[in-house]
Amino acid sequence: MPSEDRLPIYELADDLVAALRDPAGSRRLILQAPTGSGKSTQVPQMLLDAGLLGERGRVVVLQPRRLPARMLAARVARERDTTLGQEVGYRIRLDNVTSARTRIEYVTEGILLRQMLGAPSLGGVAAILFDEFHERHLYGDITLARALGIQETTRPDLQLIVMSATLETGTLEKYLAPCRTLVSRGRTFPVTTEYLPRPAPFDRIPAWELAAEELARLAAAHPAGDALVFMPGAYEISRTLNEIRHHPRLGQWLARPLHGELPPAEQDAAVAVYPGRRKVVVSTNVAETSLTIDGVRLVIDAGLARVARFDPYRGINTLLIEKISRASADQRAGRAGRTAPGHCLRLWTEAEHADRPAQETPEVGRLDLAEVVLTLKASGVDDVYNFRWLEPPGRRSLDRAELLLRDLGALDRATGRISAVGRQMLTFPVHPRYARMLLAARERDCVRPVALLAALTQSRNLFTRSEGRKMDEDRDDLLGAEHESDFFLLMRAFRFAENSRFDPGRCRRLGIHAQGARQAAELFAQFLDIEQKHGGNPDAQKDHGRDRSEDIRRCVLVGFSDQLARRLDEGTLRCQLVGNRRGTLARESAVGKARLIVAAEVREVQQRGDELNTLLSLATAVEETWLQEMFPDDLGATEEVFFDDTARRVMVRRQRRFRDLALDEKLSDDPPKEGAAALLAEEVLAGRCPLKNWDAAVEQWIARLNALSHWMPELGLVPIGPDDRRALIEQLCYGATTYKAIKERAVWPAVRAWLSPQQQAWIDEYAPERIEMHTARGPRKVKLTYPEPGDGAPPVLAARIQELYDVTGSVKVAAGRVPVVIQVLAPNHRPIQVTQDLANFWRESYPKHKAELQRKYPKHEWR
DNA sequence: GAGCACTGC
Repeated sequence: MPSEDRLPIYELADDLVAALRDPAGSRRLILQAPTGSGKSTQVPQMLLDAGLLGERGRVVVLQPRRLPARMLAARVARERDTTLGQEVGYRIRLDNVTSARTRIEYVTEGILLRQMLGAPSLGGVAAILFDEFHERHLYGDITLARALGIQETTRPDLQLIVMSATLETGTLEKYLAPCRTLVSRGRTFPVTTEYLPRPAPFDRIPAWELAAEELARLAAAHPAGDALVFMPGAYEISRTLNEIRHHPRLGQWLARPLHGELPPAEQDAAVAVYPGRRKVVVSTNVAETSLTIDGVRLVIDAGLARVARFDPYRGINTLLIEKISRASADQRAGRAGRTAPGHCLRLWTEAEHADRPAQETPEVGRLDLAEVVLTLKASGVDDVYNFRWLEPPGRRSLDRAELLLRDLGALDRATGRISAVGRQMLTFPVHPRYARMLLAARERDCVRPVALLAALTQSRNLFTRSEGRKMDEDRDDLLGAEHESDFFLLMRAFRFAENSRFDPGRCRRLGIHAQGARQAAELFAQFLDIEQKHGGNPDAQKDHGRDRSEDIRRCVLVGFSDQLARRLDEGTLRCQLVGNRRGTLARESAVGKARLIVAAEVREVQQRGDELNTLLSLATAVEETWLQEMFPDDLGATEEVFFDDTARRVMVRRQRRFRDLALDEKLSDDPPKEGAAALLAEEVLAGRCPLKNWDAAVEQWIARLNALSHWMPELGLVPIGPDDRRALIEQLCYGATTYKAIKERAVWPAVRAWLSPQQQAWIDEYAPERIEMHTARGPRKVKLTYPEPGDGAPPVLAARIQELYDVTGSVKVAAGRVPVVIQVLAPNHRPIQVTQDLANFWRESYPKHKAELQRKYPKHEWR
């Protein structure tokens, strides 16, 4: 049974200290300890108290989230009876509560990575503790990799301890080798797990119905404690709440939603304790790691989550519903055992469970790596492909990141090394796109608005989800009409929030997140501060008599030129983007009428019926003339000649392009003559536009020519091959642009002109169309058929047996060189025999057939 | 039912 006084981690204290103190040791340690072991608060103190930090060294405890960083620091300070910020402190973005005397500091992941950029040998840091490493955040991965490098080069004394709750440690051990692994127990209560007996028919019964039904069943069997239901998103949560609230057997339950978009007051309401009532919280992934809810003893898990991914092939973010991993399901189940033994129902079968992935894909394998790649390049890692990744990202992800950084000018085009611009960009702690925008703003003296714009995109969505027409209208009334950029609407909303001193009530009426606006204000201040420190003057708004809106929008274009889009048609939201992508402009976008826009967000989401839709949001209207001025090298024109199947004519499509995106398109029917002839010839050859006069006789003539060129090479005849045929037809089509114009054109003159009159005469002589034969009824001209394509196969003569009685020798063409193949036909024109040697036929074959033929056709003459 | 999980510098 877990006890309050003695944390399980103490059992490891001696081993831990011994391992780190070992002079022959590697100073690398993996600490596998589940939630509640006390590792986050106790291990740093063990290091300090055992003297492992030296005289004045610090231990940095890396945290994935800000709130726990602060809370843990406060708790440890309390345990050690000191003021926060003295011996124990924390550093998170915009909040540094440490001092020169600080020995234990809780730091969020991004902060340490930034620190490594400025001070690569990490002076003063004796040890780094990577807490919650199993969550595998991007910055955690990179920070560990860099820390290993630092330890191997300038800081062999640096101690690295990787702490992880559920991680399968095999790959990590290999990665850190040589290292030691210590394992500790947790301090949670047992949780029993139950699966569905058979797969849930989610196509017929939605997950929310099933969850409510199962809650009613389990509520009776487990009479104590609160419940937690995991759903993938806000929509599913609201449906589940609806089911629960209307369920006849769940009337006494208090049901509360919990997800990140919720205002803080409602989040508090979900976490709060309601004495005397049973509570069910329906939550997204927030409750899996970020928030803990005390008193939960029952978990119902739909097993789904919306997972963000970046598709490096298309350069599109996706946010699709996926099945969670086994590790994630265990983490969710554990939420039932924090205060007492609990129970977890998984809405899938045990067999299905075995098929799920063991772990979630780490962020490094699914997110946009542009920012991380730039950071690595700044640290001297020129070849990011061969960086010491714990798990290397896909090649395409790195390609895509480098491509974007090159487009932004952050990397040298030729060498791929970081450029001066790239280094300047890194002074701003934002995605490279926004950093680049801020640099562009410096040149245009509009840093202030662009800094605000950048700040507004970093915090959670400033606008709450629309809650009906009324709020939309109020918002429109107050914020005014906007046609140039969605960013401008955000900025106005921010100004409103600021003027109302971030009052949650006033903001909420307009659907504005007061908290989000407050965070944006802090970021805004940070960006302006950085600008000032680097010699800029954010208030240098010299008035050049220019349109401020235009300056700002041009900056947006600099950061997102690869997400330029053109409206496909007026009145539609469908857009064509650079990079051969398509998307739909968000319906609430203010720039609904602009023809050219840049979208700061391109995201693929699931629509009703699981259909996928690429959604363009945070859009800004841009002008084509800007492209000309700002990206002259990326503009071009194309001219495409094509055959219009319905009009049956050759047309020209002339486009002006920005990279591969057509800016406009003009169709005309004045194609260049060569191009038109070639396309018409193509249609003729494919049989879609037959030439009336290119008949069987023409084909036979070509076959004769080709055959004769084989049989009698001394004549010097040039055969008509497939290419020549194409050239001939092209020549026939020359000057025309429509099928109508070529359909009736004369063919013979052009084909015949292939040969000189002398050569034409040879064809008639040596490969004649008809040949004279002495039949029983006298001489007769019989037609020869030359097999196509005329590669030397002999011509065929078909004749009824009675016509052949007097023909004994073989019939020959090509000056007697090529015996004609004779098809001997019965009176019904069915072939009896095919032969080049008629004499042999009369002698060997004919006698065998004669009797039967005579019986069948008694009226014919049979010799 | 319109179309959105969670963090972090």
